[in-house]
Amino acid sequence: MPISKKTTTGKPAPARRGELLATAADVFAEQGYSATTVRRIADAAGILAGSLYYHFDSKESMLDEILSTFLDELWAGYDAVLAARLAPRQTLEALVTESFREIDRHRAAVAIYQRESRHLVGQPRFGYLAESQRKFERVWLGTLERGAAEGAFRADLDVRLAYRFVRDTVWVAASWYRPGGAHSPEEIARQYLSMVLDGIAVRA
Amino acid sequence: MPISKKTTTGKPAPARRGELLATAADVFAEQGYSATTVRRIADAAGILAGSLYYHFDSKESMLDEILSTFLDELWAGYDAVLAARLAPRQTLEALVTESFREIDRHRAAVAIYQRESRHLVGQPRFGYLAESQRKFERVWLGTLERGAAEGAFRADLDVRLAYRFVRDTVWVAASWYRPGGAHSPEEIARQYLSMVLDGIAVRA
Amino acid sequence: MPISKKTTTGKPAPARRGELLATAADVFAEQGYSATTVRRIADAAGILAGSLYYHFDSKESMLDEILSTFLDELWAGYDAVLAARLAPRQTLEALVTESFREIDRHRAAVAIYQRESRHLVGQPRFGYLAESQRKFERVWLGTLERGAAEGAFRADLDVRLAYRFVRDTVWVAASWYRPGGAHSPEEIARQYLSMVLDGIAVRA
Amino acid sequence: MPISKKTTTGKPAPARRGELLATAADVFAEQGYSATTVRRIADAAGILAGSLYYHFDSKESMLDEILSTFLDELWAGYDAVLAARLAPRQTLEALVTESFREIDRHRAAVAIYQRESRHLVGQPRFGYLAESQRKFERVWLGTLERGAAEGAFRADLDVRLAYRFVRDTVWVAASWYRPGGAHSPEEIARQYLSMVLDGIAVRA
DNA sequence: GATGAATGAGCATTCATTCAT
DNA sequence: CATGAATGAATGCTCATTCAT
Repeated sequence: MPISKKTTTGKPAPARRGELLATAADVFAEQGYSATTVRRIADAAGILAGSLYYHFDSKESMLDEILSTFLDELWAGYDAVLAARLAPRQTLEALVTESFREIDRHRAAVAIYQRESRHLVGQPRFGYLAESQRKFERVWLGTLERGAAEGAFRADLDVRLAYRFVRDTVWVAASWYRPGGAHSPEEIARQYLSMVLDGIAVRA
Repeated sequence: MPISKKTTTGKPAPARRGELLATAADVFAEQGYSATTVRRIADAAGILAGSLYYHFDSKESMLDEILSTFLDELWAGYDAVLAARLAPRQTLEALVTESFREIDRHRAAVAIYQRESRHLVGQPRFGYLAESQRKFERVWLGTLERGAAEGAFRADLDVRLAYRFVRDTVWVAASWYRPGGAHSPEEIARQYLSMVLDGIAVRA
Repeated sequence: MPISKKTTTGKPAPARRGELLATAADVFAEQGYSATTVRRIADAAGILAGSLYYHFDSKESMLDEILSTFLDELWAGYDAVLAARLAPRQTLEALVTESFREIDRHRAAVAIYQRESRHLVGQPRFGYLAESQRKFERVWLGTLERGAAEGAFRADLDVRLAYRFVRDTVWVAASWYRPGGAHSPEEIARQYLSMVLDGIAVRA
Repeated sequence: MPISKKTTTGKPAPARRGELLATAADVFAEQGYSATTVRRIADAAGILAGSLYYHFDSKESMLDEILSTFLDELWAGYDAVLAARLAPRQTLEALVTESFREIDRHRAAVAIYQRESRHLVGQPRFGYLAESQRKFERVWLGTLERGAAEGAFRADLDVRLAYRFVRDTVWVAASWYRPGGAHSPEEIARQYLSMVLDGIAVRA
């Protein structure tokens, strides 16, 4: 069951739609949503601005579809991880790895999410963002708390601070990550997990 | 030597200017630069939109002054840290602590910097952002490299990845940090350093 | 009796007023009235824009005073010529010479008049422009008609066309004339009169 | 070879563009460029102000296109005259006649040119105005000098003064000329030439 | 599916003007 | 006399959106 209501509108051709959304996502990610003009998206797609309105209701609906599609896939991945009911440390490792895979697949959407979600959550249309954030916090914070209680994670840390630390640490990577670069998502995940779990200092 | 050209104007530095900049910074941080209208800033300042132009040349020049003022102060702090010529680990600790202090003092500016610097660096007017970024990388990456060479930091990590990890981890905190909250900047720095240096996992 | 109502307002210092008007006239002449900002005039005068309003009611009142002062002096000169009741050809010569003297003394005002009078005549405040134009036409056209009737000027010409020809020919000189140049106003008048009266062609 | 860079755009040259330019030219000529608001042009064209920007980049680009189109046609006419390699007097007659024809066809553009060119020449965008002025002077002054040398024109006149006299005399006519009036351009040219060449005085 | 032309609301900015100091 | 700070109306321009073709 997808976290967002909107999947596809009644319109015909679904292939072109996806291409246009990918183009829009790239431009949104590069320039920011409100600094992006509909005309720039159209330019990048090789059509005129007005023509976009055959495919989409509005600029906002493109943003909506980009974000909801991403979140649907993200949660499909997370839910699969959670369904495995692993131990806290293994859950954390799996969540981090899954997150870097999502960054790999939805880099633009992740970047947009990072930049815009704060002031979108307020709008009714983007209510699913708030819902997703709550669920997100429940999953990650819960995993950390369970791990601290079971002795897998340090108990001397402020767990909310640790939550923010892990969360930001992972997702901010979308701002510099370029698919097809030197590191695979799994490789990056391994290194990040190593740092997050064991630190960068040499043990005394 | 300040990283930005404009440090002090010839004018007797009216207090009003500073107030207006603080107001503008808050609004920019909350809504994003391009989604912020000059009217909103004026509203928040209790004057009319046109009146802002008595004090500033343009919306962009407000952004410019906010960012350059922040960077000047940031580098004053960093330079003081570097002048002490501490060992790598102590340098890292001092830089992280100084960074959280800057977030405490310039929360809005830091948030704006995070959000907007990517697409600002290209513009000639904001050339000092690129300069600052280069200097920033030199300082942090250099500290990590020196630490790895001297045995303070793990040598098995990709140092560039570790650099990004530490860098983002610290600055992204500006997005949730609220001055006057439960934790002082120094307390947050201590916890972050503990996680970054030693990890969140319990040692086997 | 001056052609315009306004001579001086009740305000005190008359010397500074004159300087400011001269400055304003220069700027108006160079940039055009509506393209001239009050601030530019103030800059040129070495004061702040708001300070001009101690001396003048408005930008328009400066224009008004510049034009009316000029027209008052012009008509003083013309009236003296007409009072001599010379023959048509001598009247024409005297009017042309007097006109070049006015251009010499009021270059800026003449240039402004040329550029702006067309769309000012409509406004009630500048009603004296229309009055002056009527009087002007009466004087010049009358002189030409009298001259044609008395055999001093060619009778085969359209006298209205000839009027426009002489009028424009003389006044447009204000657009290139620079006081203190190679030619005195009297010298220019002599050459212009020679061309207007005898033409530039060598007689067959 | 046209004096201005932009002669025809790659576009299929929509007729609408020409209509809008004609409207804009009329308004510019009537009110002056800087006193003309874009809204007024739009009103005169029966559309909204913003809609003009579908056709033109800016108010300035309309002015640019009006002036460059006019100058291109003017020089086409002048070049045809010069190609005939007539004697100086016949060249002068042909140039004057051609000028009045241009005034007839481009009345608004000529009026705008007269009013605005002085402070436009400085701007790089309108560099072609300076170029045109130089070429203009070369043609007219050269014709007068050749005529004076060959005995067609009086040699006792200051030739630069005569040049300005003829030049201004002709073009200023655009300020009162109304197409479709009592006189055809050729008729006006004939009378003007009669005055310029032979003067208005009856020969002794 | 796409274009060309337009709309209408809103935006950054300008500018003449005011006024307490 | 002049300044510094503000007003408020207007200006050139942008942009998401619409729609007949």
